[in-house]
Amino acid sequence: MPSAKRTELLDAAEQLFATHGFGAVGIQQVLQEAGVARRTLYLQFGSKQDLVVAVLERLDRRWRERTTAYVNQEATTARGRLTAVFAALRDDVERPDFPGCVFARAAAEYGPARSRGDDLHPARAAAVAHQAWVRDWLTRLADEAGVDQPRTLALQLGTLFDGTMACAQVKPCPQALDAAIDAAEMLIDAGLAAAAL
Amino acid sequence: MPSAKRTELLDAAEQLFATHGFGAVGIQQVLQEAGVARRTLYLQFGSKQDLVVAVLERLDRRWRERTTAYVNQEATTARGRLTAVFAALRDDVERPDFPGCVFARAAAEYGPARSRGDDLHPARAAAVAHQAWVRDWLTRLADEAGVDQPRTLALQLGTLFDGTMACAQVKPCPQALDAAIDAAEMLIDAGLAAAAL
DNA sequence: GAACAAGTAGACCATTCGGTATATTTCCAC
DNA sequence: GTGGAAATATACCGAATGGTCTACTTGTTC
Repeated sequence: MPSAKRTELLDAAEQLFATHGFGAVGIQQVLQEAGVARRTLYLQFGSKQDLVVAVLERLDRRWRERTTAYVNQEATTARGRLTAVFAALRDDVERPDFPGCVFARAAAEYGPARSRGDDLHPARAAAVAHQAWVRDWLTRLADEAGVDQPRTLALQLGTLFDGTMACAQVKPCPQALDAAIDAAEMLIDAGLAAAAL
Repeated sequence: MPSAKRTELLDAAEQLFATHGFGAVGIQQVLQEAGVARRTLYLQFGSKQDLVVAVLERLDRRWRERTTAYVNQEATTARGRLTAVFAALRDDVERPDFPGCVFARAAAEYGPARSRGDDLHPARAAAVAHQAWVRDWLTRLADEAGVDQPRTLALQLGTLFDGTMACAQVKPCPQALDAAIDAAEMLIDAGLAAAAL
């Protein structure tokens, strides 16, 4: 069971990072927002870097739980579940303070994607893990729906998914959101049609 | 004609920003990399912020020139030009040091997408302008190709475009790139088929 | 009530940041 | 040659950074 102070630190950091980015937020801001002493932060997390990673990992865990629960509750058929993923995306993106994909933003701030050594930044590693999980989940759903080439469809839907968030983060655009969801439907249908041949 | 030193500063800043992000790069690094005196930078650009914006604007201008030239040379038909846009994307993304979409990264680092007042950060404004231009260009190409609902197709292709870069920035994935380009082809064909009815 | 872990405030550290000021040097046009 | 613009090096500024340390106050549990 995590300490109450630890939770408050994570809450404050998550909100601040989502609003202003990671590098732009100082430790002091997090402390003030959380109402927690400096020492406590450095006892709970060894460094700012560890705090960032902890925020990303909690975000990842919560996103998985929330989204899978939503999708499983919203739809009963495998095909409906694929659609529901994008309904969940719509809910996120349409929120007035939608921060974009925090994992993409972390990857944008922390180090190059291809490093010389294999020592990629831990924050980037969290982003990679998140992305991989989403891809795998979509692959599973596509497979259950019985489409032709589930992996390919999953990658296409994942790209639409990421693109929608990237687009909304630059400038929210309802038409683009609708169009992307329509595109997802078309791709799913095409995959089902190909399997029916 | 821009001063030689100004160009060297833009070159160095562009490379450093692409590799490490904007906030993570200090003025001093830019100066050292460019081999230019501190004073000169602040005479050419009033502040770091202005330097960032100048880098983004030059990047935007060059991208337009390079990509339109590539597309116009590569294809003769309107339909072929739409496809060629994604061939250009492939060339970019497959480059070993592909930094992701620098405009998306700028938007990620600078300020929330929805501000209370209408005073959005100038770096974000550059990103918005770039995104809008790409959308409009795709709309024009889709219109010339004679598809049904050119704007909708343009938004869909734009989302695939952004998603591909976002995906590659987190972790390069050749299969995802191929799948996204296939998806683009399918969407274009569907738009043409709908128009033929 | 004493031990003990957890949290507090706040001083302190070296470093770096973006930005300014000064004084000097380079170089080309006239 | 000489004037003047452009670029140079470098010292300096205040502020903020991430992180450490000490000393004090809780609250809980034997």
